[in-house]
Amino acid sequence: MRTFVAAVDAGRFQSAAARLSITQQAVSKRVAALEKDLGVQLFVRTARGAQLTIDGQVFLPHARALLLAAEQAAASVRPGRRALRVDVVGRRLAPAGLVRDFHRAHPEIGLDVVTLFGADAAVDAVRSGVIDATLRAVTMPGRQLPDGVEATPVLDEPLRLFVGPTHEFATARAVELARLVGHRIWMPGNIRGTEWTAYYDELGAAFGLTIDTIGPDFGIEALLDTIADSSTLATFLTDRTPLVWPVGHDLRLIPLCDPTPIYPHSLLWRTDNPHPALTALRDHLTAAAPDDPDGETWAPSWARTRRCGPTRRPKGAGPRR
Amino acid sequence: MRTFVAAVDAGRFQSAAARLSITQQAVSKRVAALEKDLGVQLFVRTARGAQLTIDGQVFLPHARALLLAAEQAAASVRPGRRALRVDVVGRRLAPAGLVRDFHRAHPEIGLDVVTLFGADAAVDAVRSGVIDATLRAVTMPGRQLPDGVEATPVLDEPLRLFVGPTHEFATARAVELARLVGHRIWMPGNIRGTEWTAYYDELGAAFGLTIDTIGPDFGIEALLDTIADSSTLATFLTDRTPLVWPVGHDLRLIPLCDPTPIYPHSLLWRTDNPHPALTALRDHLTAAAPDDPDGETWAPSWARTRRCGPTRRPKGAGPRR
DNA sequence: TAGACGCACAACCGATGGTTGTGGATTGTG
DNA sequence: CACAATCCACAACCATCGGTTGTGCGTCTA
Repeated sequence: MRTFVAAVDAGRFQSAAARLSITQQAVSKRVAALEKDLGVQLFVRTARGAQLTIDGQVFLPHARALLLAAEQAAASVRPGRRALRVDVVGRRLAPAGLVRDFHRAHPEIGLDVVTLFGADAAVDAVRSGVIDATLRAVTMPGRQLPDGVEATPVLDEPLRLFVGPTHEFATARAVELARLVGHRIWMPGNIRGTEWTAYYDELGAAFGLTIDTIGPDFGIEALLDTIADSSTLATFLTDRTPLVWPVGHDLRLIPLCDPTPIYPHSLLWRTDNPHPALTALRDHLTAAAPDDPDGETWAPSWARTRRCGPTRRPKGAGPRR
Repeated sequence: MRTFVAAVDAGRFQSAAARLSITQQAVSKRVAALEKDLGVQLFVRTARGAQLTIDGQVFLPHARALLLAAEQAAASVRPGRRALRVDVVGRRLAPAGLVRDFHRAHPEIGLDVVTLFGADAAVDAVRSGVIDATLRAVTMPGRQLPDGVEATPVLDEPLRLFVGPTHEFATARAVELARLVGHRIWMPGNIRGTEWTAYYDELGAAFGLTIDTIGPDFGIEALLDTIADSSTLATFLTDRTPLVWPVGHDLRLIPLCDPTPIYPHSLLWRTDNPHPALTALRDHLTAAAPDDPDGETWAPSWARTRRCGPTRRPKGAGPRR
């Protein structure tokens, strides 16, 4: 590919060879091999150089794209001045959506998104500098952050009940958390030991709910299918879950209240990290006005935020959607 | 790259090797070589397989993108069921913009854009099936299309005068074509023998204008710079020229009238071409309402369209912008 | 503690991909 | 019109690369 592009740019195999520090014959062989691989002729060879065929013209931008991809791939792991690495708690959850919004707002900033197993690993990776930031539910106080790692609350996300059309709560405007006792809540695809699972374990324990946080994950589509067809199964999702709403399924997102379970996302980063994109990300995330749920809220003990407890509206706030 | 991705997908070098029909040792060597190239460790080797490091996680999507690019590159020239190939008269002219709009409206349709030298070559390429369609100024009647090639007018594009702030016509609301006699018009970057050059040659001859269609092309930016600083030089552009308007330059697009020069773009394709995307492109282009210039218009003799000559408004229509 | 499993290292060897040398085709020039 | 200059393809040759087989070590499990 590199040789092909060099030959196009040079217009002649000879000068391309010089530029690549190989012989003209090697260029000829490489191009011939590429043409044989593809099964089409890329150049017409003339006495004063090589001219692209139509196939060659079509192929050229793809070749350039490939070289660019190779360059970016190598750059993504090059130590020093690499793209910003952000860890999100799950690709299909709100933080992933937030980071994607950031990417859309600043497409020129190189961004790599990873998902580590557990908040501890994520915090450790931030501390060691392997990643630049993480979006996790480790808001203080309650857990000690390592020295040099800072956190700021980004989004207090209210959970909603996700049910099919035949479910008991399908037509409810809002559901009190206590009324979920005895109902089966299904949260597949979680891994033991992450704070995501710990959240639902504590939520279930606090209100006596039956929340299955284990079981194999066959993907969000399978989950949606199962929920849609079941009159007893439900799951927790949020407004910001970045999923493609399936057509044909009559699925509903029912607000929860008294209290509303809150998933408190925070951004964590190393104080001395000089990456310029990190500042941009922090500004972007804090600028986006965080959801401010009405009524009573609940968050796990290890993640209580300032906003916990009753707020302005004293009680029983209805759905806002 | 392929081996790396296979190893990630399999989770173990052994099964990746089986899938690739090579030995486990070969996989080990390949991954080791890749890690050495990149200078980072991609896997942590455990007793029950290979787990991605953080660097590996970051690298993985880039590797997949690279493989996808390679696949698309090969597919772009694979005979039979390849992406739609469209020839446009110039990358920075209106047809390129039209095709780009089509791509934005249908991003799922594979599209390859090429530029051939001259309408004859383009028509020939359409006839032989090497490309699927061309956007050219070869509207009938006046030239005979080969059997099996059909054409439809797509856009009658009115030319405008592009001048800097110190030019004589900089403040004019519209300029009659006859008033350009004696002024120097510069149209660099054209190649002899294309219908693009022929157009300006005939336009110049018909009205006694001085149009330089030769000379080296240093890019549109250089052209803009030169025009901006000159009080005598001007060039022809159109509203739809897909260029990035430079900040800092006070450049103007002045309408032309009595008559307004029209550049008549047509879509040409082979009648028996079954490519489904071709139908979509044709529909998209004919659905976009073509510009309908007011007042008297002019087109070269070899490209007279139905719309030629005086239309509804009898004379001296002003600028529409 | 033995066996299974999984990866790395070493030795080996053929195919790959470079080199030099040469020839044919086209273009510009005295 | 011949001659030199270019430019690319083909042939022969050879080093290196990248695969193979064989083996060893560490870890998990019965």
